[in-house]
Order: sequence, then structure tokens, then C-alpha cells
Amino acid sequence: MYTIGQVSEMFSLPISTLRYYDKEGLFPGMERQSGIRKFSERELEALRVIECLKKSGLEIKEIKQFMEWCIEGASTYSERKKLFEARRKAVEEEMLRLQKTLDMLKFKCWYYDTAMQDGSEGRLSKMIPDNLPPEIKKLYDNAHS
Amino acid sequence: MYTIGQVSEMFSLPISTLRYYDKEGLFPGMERQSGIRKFSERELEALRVIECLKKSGLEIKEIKQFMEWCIEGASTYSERKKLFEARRKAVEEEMLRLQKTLDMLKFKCWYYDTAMQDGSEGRLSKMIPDNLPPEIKKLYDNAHS
DNA sequence: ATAATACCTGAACTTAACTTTAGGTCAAGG
DNA sequence: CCTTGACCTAAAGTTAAGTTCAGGTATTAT
Repeated sequence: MYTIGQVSEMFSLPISTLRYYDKEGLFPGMERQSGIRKFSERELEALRVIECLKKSGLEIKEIKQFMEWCIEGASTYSERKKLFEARRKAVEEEMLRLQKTLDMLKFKCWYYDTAMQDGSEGRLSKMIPDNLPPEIKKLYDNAHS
Repeated sequence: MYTIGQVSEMFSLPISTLRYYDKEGLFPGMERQSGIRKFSERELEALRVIECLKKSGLEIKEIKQFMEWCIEGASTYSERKKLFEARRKAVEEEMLRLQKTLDMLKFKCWYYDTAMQDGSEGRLSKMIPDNLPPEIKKLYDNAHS
């Protein structure tokens, strides 16, 4: 069993955030001893799932729904699985978009590297979009598709 | 030359967002004809860069700074390159974090798939963390590292 | 005994990035 | 002529996810 301060340290989260999550219903059924929150292994796993679902793009309210499903037991396995499948798909799509962003950034790194060598963008503007070096053209095309 | 409505269509962005970007100084030196904004190829490329930098985690104010550097000319190539290098690093790190998130989601998909087959989590709780199938253990370990 | 810590609450505040509202200009079509 | 549609502005409103504040309790160290 851990206090809110210990959990705050373990997860590098402000205490105020943990209290906010609790107030929003993300730790349903968490124990208290004379008013003081007691975080058990269940709440730590909940917190890991919260961070995962948040990163996947879910809002606090929807995470609360998931936590309620957990309390309800075996009858909600299917809903919970559907949720994770959906988040998985969303994150895979997000990673594709991020890869495009990354290719644009790589292209711009090359661009300014070249501009610095040339002292101007004159030559570059003639290379875009069809006279780029092959590797760079790949980045450019993916970033602009 | 394009009107704000055309650009809104082309980028699937609300007109209000384009006006907001303009007000925040993201299109320095954009032309107007009797008050009406005229988006040229320069503004379209600016918009592509805005979307890229935003996705990389940059705030509007910092994007404005970049646009000002562009206006200043060749003397700011080095700053611009440094910016893109930094954003590239940030996005690469973000993709690693997202991969961890994805592994957690995949693990949870497997978990609830198994729970549904078993009808309970009893067997699962004995498998975690050391008796998981090898492929699943990889996901679990990466997600919990 | 008192002072420092760590915990608690409810309510107000913050922030970024938009979005909405209210009111206005201007050109083209019926 | 007048109405429709696309544009304009300034200012107020929205939203999510916290954070801060003011005031209070309970345990521990000096």
C-alpha cells in the first residue's frame, strides 16, 4: 500500500494530478484510511493503463468508463477488448502520421543544411520537386503525400 | 492565388483557423486585395510547415518565430536548421514512447482475448509476468519498462 | 508543547488553440 | 433594388486537463 506522495514519486506525476484523477473517478473503489488515500497494486496498474489510454488519445471521461467496466467484471470483457482494439488502430494511424511529419522534418534538415552550404536557396528552388537526390526525394514525397 | 475559402477546402481546415493563424502572425507579409487575404504558393508551403511543426509539438508562438526567421533571409539558416534538428529529435523520441503505448495496447488486446476465451482472469493472473507466451512477454516487458 | 510534514477538500484559476458571435463590406444574380 | 454568398473585424466564449489557493486535520520530531 502506498500514499499519494509515494505514487507521485513513482510515476513522476504531481500529487494534484492524482487527486484530480481520483475526483474524476479513475480509481473507483480505492481504499482510504481515515480520509487518506491508500494506493494498492490495483491502483498502480490502473495508473499504467490511464497513461497508456491517455497517450492513445482517449479523454479522461472515456477512461473513467473503462474503469467502471473493470469493476463490473467478466461481463464487460468484450467491451474492454473492443476499446483496446480501437485504441490500437488509432495509435497505429497516429504513428503513420508521425512518420510523415518526421520525413518532412528530415527533409527540412537536409534543406537548410544545403542552404547553409550554398549560402542561398537558389539552387534548392530549382531542385524541388523533381531534381532532388533520390533519398531526399523519398522524404519529400512522403511528407507531401 | 487562392482565397481563404479555397485554402480551407484544400487543407480541410476551418476558415476561422486560418484567420486565427494569420492573426497570430504565421503568414507574415501575406498579400491582400482590398482587405481580402490572397494565399500564394508561399502561404501554402507555410501552412504545410505549420502543420508539420504543430504535430512535432511546437506552439503557435514558436512557429511564428520560425516564420519571422524565414522573412529575415539567409542570415537565419542556422537557427532554422537547429529548430528542425530539435523537432526531429523530439518526434523520434515521441515515436519510441508511442511504440511502448502500442505494445501495451497489443498486450491488453491479447489479455482480453484470453480472458474472453477462459471466461475469467484467473489463469491470466498466474501467467503475469513470468509465464507469458514469449511474443506476449516481449510486449509486456516493453510496455512496463 | 509546538512546529514541521504530509495529507485532505472545494472552489477558483490557468492555458492553448481554437470557435462563435455580432456586426459590417462588397460583388454578382434575379 | 435587393438578396445571397463570400469575405472582413474585434471581442467574447469554449474546452480539457490540470494547477493553485485557502483553510483544515493528523502524525511525527524537537
